[in-house]
Amino acid sequence: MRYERDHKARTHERIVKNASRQFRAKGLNGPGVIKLMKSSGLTHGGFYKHFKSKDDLLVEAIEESVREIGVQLIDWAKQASPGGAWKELVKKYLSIEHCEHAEIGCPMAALAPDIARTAPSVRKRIHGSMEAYRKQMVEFMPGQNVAEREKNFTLIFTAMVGALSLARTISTIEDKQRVLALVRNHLLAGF
Amino acid sequence: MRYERDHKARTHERIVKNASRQFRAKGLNGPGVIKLMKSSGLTHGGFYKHFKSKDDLLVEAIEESVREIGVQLIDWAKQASPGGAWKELVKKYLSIEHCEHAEIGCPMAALAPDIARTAPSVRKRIHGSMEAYRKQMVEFMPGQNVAEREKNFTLIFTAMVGALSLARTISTIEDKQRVLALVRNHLLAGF
DNA sequence: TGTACATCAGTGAACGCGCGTTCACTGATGTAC
DNA sequence: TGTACATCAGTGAACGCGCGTTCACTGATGTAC
Repeated sequence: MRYERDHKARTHERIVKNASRQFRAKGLNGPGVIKLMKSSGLTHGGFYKHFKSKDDLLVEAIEESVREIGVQLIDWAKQASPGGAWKELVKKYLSIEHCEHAEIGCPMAALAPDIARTAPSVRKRIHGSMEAYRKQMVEFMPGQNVAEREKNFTLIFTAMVGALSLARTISTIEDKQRVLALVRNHLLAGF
Repeated sequence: MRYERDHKARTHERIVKNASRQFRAKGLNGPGVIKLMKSSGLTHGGFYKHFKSKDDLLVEAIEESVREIGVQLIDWAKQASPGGAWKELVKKYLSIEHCEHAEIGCPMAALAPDIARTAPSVRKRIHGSMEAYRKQMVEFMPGQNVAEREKNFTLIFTAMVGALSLARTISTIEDKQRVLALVRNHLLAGF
């Protein structure tokens, strides 16, 4: 072999990680293949040694962002008082830091309409990641049983995605903060 | 004059109306100038007789969709029992019809992340439309005074935008319905 | 009333550019003998 | 141990295409004389 045994796998991972950030920052039609490869220090020609198509990278990139959020969730839960994990999650999700850093944040808040517009075949493949995301989050939700936690997940998550998406369209940081704080306080008091 | 006195103004309006539908359906990077003109029965060359740039059309198209929603709001309010206008709005907003017809629906649910990604100069111009949209909606909201209605607008609108955006990423109509109904019932019971 | 000219909404060829994808090639390494 | 060959991650030129924008032109009409 020309490189270390896992060289290609590590390069692949690097491309996917960088792509997942770029898609969240610029949208699914934002970065082109050339930019996606350049950000990992490569030229575009090698792209098709790693992925069958750009859509393939897209699917892997969304899987990667869900994986990253999963790591974050566990980290946040550790910082929380017992039973208060969901409150910590709401605070972190609706923080100004998350609002201003879409590239390392929730892929649904950054990309929901983009995902809705993808071809059905692609959307179906993304659906698997979404289910994994949902399952990760449901465990953190308030509720006496799974059914309650799933219901509360839908209510809390939709409210958070909407609040964050809309806050990001606002120009001034004060108005962003106002929206985030209002929804945050409402959710924290309501479950 | 070659045509009737208001010929150009009517053509202009037709382009903007069609564009507003196409942007909501396909995203702000979806339709190109050629498609946008063809859908009004014109060729692309005349585009710059009507708009200084594609961004200019984008701003006008969003203004147009806010205007259309305004007409809808008034129409819905007429159908509602006195004081129940906001409930009618929530039901219509979170209906499966709205979910499946982004092209004639709320521009924020269809485009929030796209708008967040536009250049600051464009986003500032869109901000005017967003304020007009907000003012239209606030009047329909529950609450004893303006401050309460504004607060409730933020809570209800963010929840609705998130629910609709996420429902649109889901593949099966049953799951879309489930999300919409859950959030709809929660909002109707909560204010 | 008839003719020459100005107006201007709309046409379509052309521009440079970036897109996703293909492909012949490079060159460092591992393997076979 | 030394040499010939196979492997394969990554390179960079090239493809056809659609993008946003420019511009010389068309041709139907209104206006001036």
